[in-house]
Amino acid sequence: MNSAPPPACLKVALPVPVPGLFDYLPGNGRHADSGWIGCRVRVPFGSRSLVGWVADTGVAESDSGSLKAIEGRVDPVPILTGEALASLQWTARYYQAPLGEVIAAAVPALLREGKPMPDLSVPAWRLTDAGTAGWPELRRNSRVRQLAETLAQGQCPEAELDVRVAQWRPAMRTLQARGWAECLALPPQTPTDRPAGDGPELHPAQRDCLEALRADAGFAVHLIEGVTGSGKTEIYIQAVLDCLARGKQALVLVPEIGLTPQTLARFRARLPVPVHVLHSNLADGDRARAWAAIAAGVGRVLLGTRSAVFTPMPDAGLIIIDEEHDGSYKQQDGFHYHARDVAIVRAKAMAAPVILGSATPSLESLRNADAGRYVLHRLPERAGTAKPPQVRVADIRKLRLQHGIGQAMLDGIAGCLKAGGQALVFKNRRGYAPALLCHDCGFTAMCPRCDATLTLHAGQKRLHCHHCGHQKPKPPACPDCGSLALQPQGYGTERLEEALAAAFPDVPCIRVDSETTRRRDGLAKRLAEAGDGPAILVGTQILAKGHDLPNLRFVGVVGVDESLYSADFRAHEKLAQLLVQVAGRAGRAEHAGHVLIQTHHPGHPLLTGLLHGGYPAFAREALPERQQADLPPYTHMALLRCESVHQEAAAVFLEEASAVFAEERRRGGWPVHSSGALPAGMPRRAGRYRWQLTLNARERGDLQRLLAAALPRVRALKSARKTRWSVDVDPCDFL
DNA sequence: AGCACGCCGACT
DNA sequence: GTCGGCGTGCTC
Repeated sequence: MNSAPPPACLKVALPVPVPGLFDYLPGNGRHADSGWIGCRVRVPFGSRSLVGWVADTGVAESDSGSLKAIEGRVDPVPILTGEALASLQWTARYYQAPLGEVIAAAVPALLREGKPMPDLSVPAWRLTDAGTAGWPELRRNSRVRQLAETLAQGQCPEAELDVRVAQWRPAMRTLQARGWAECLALPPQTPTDRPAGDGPELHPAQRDCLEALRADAGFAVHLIEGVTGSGKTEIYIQAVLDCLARGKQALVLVPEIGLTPQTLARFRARLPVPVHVLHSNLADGDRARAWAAIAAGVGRVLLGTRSAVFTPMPDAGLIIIDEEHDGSYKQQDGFHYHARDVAIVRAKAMAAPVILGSATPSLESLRNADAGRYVLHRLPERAGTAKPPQVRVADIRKLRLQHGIGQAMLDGIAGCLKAGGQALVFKNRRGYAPALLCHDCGFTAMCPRCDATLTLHAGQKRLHCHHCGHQKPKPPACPDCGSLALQPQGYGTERLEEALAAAFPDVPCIRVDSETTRRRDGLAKRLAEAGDGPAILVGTQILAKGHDLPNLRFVGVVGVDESLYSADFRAHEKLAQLLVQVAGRAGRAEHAGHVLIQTHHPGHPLLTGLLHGGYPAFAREALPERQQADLPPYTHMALLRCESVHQEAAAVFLEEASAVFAEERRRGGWPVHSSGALPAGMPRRAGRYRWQLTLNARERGDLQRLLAAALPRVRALKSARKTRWSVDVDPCDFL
């Protein structure tokens, strides 16, 4: 009984898709105390060397054999501590992902690679004793003398020297060479507050909302429902100002395309402290600096997209999620998480309030408001004098269409152009036509690698697959029967552009979709050429946001019918949100906007509901439907997806996984419903066969317990290694 | 995820 | 006779 006690070890999270932590000895006779937690270490892993994060210390697992020692400690002081680390651990547990992968998603690339934390100290210069004694003998009017005089008043940060002494660097070299000046690093600090810009007078609803925010100390979720122009951003800014006044940090999350230079400029102009940003187009160094500044508490305001939600904030006092319904908050690849939901969990841990803002809140958030978990604030239509747009439905049943466009739509566009306005035609499909059909034999051009039709592109010259990128020239004749009667089926933005350009030859017709925006300069040039004069814009989703179009007075929506009868239970919610967002683009103070929705189903409850009661009416209808169908937000879902190039492999794995889930569900007695293994909506994509399994539970806890019990066994399945598979907790898409 | 180990085909 | 194909299994 005299065996040595198991050694204390470091429990390290590594960026590998293996759940759990890895045990290492601290080495060099060092002790594995809590001072290691949150520090990076370099460790030997198999035959390679990885940077990992110490998540815990403790006793080594008995079966882990001989422990290796770390190669080295990267950080002298912890980087991830307290609430930040705890929230990452929660995220890993809730979304069933290894902690190492969660941390890898949360941290800038440079830090992931083991680079040192960016130096946030402020470089400054001062005179040495010799310099203090000697500078008066310098020649008057010289730059060196001018610089020395400045330093004689006291040490000076480089940023200030930039302002006070032109071309100071060469002069400084002279002083430094004489031993008269020296560089020092001032501790990092927030630059002193500069006066904030003035904002507009708040209207009563905005004031009420801010009063409610101020009245709540600690955690609370406020859902602000207000259309474009109702003054949400002004509330955000005031709330951030309040937060700063309380000495706290603020986090503002925006959707991917929401972080425009205009948004940033507006925050910067109104806030008295620097606004740090984190988004995907940032250079690695800038990203690491912004992250480090916020994590150190030097930066006080962070504006960022999805992954910014994980940034450590030692003094957090407020989280804002703009356009909370937006799909880009959900990470779709790697490990799946929802930034809005992570933000709310973090805010709770931080005892900080959350503001969710949207013109079209998600049904999840509206349900939480109904249940009393969130405080709902409705802002009245539009601030200022702007009038709400007039929305109509164009019934195109039995009507002859001209290239997919009805007469009412053409009249609407014509009227708008005649009055000197710009018209937007929205169609949710890129390309010329979504399919190519042989009129003689019924052949339809299919992607060889996907269960999908090929889309006709480039003025009918090429066929593209929107799911795998496959491309080929359009065949001259039908490959099956040799007929020349190949016809484009349906309409995409390209074909609408062609039709509208022909119908309105005197005004510019500009197409805006992911194709034309890729060649950015060309589009910007064409938009600039059109200016505010009469023009037609044709485009996809992208037109729902971004691009400020002050003279837009008419919005036409073509092709909503597919979404009205889609298999995805969220299709109606997405369509309603989209329609309200596009409609919100039409009209300004001087001109009420017109919105026309072209459909074969003018009596569909979604359309009539939206028309008469707007988004709130839609939501009132949609929520009970979800409840009756046992769908989110009244139940909680998880999705197990898998794909394989071998038809059998995917099916076999999912059948086996399904059996494991069934067994664990029975064993635990958890009320969770399983769909069983099913082919995905698109059974083959990019040459891979795809299967999926849905789990559905009334209580999150039951679903979580089942996942925790079953997934280790699913991972251990032999068939699991023959497929690519992933778990998506709270999935948003079922493609 | 990487990376090594291992056991079968076409090349100097 | 070897280079290399990717199936299988492991990483504290």
